[in-house]
Amino acid sequence: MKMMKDSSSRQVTFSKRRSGLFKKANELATLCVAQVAIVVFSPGGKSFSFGHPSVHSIAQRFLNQDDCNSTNVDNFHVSLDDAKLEQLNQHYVELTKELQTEKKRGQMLEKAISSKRKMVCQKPVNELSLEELEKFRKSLEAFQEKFEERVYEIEATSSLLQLSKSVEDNGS
Amino acid sequence: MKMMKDSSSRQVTFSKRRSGLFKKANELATLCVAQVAIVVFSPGGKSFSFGHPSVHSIAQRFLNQDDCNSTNVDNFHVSLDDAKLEQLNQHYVELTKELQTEKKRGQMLEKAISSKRKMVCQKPVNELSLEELEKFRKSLEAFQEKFEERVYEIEATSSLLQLSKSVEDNGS
DNA sequence: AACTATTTATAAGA
DNA sequence: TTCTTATAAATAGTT
Repeated sequence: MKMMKDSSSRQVTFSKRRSGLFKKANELATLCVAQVAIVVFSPGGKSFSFGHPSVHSIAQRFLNQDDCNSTNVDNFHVSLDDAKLEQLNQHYVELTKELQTEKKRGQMLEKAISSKRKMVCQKPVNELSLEELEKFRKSLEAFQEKFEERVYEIEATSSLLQLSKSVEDNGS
Repeated sequence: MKMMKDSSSRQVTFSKRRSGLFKKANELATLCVAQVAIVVFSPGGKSFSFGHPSVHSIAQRFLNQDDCNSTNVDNFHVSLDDAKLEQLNQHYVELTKELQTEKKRGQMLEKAISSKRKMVCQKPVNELSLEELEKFRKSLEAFQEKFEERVYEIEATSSLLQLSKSVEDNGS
């Protein structure tokens, strides 16, 4: 049996034999209680499929079965979507990593903010309640202490002149 | 055409017709230049497959093709691992959303921090240089103005008593 | 698409 | 299982 030379007759033969094949498959599936799935690609690249009960279910069964039970005529009966799944999995891993990074970043930022909050108020000042103002005043005072200590520290050094001058210029 | 009654003859028929089907498939694939894949499950649960060039490659092609090009005889011609892919895709979408959320959160936090930096110094006070102290002092003063405005605002209201009391208790 | 001469598949029996 | 064979079905070539 040889390949037919390229002509319209090959297309005709393909159609005829394909429908014949599907008919045979249907007979096999009906007569016996077998499950049959067929996928055909025409030379033109069009695909045709037959499935009883469906290509989908049979493929699933084929994929999930143990290999020892099967009798195969072709070279590869490995999982159909290995490559795709591999790709998706990689994508997934990358996404997960990125997400982890972002979450960590978020935590760091939050931590930084909350440490600032000890000293500074979160809201615009004109939205603060009395209670909040009170709290804030205390942290401000604590800070001013530190500030003045620092100023003193610096005054005690050679930079005394410059600092005292700028303080006087902006005297409260 | 009816299903054969359970007997050994059905097993015989199955074997004969199966090999007949595979023969037809092989002819179709050879004569025309088609690609054909068949998977059959016997009533006993054994699987048989035929593939030209291989079930694997044809299944791959079938999975990756656009649906519009195909002519299918069975109910489901959808991709063989649709369920799995659907699941993965959902997971992916969720991950992407979460990632977006985290990124936005990060941006918000960063913004919040940078807006605080206008008013507050980033470093511990005792690490500040003179220049930095000067800058910081200015922003503190600006802030104190706001603060005092706010206090005045509140004093002007019915909360006067409570505020003035707490200020006196902590008076500088 | 339809027809038909020919080839091929297959059910039943051995 | 395999072989045989009568019969049914598929199909290549033609219209």
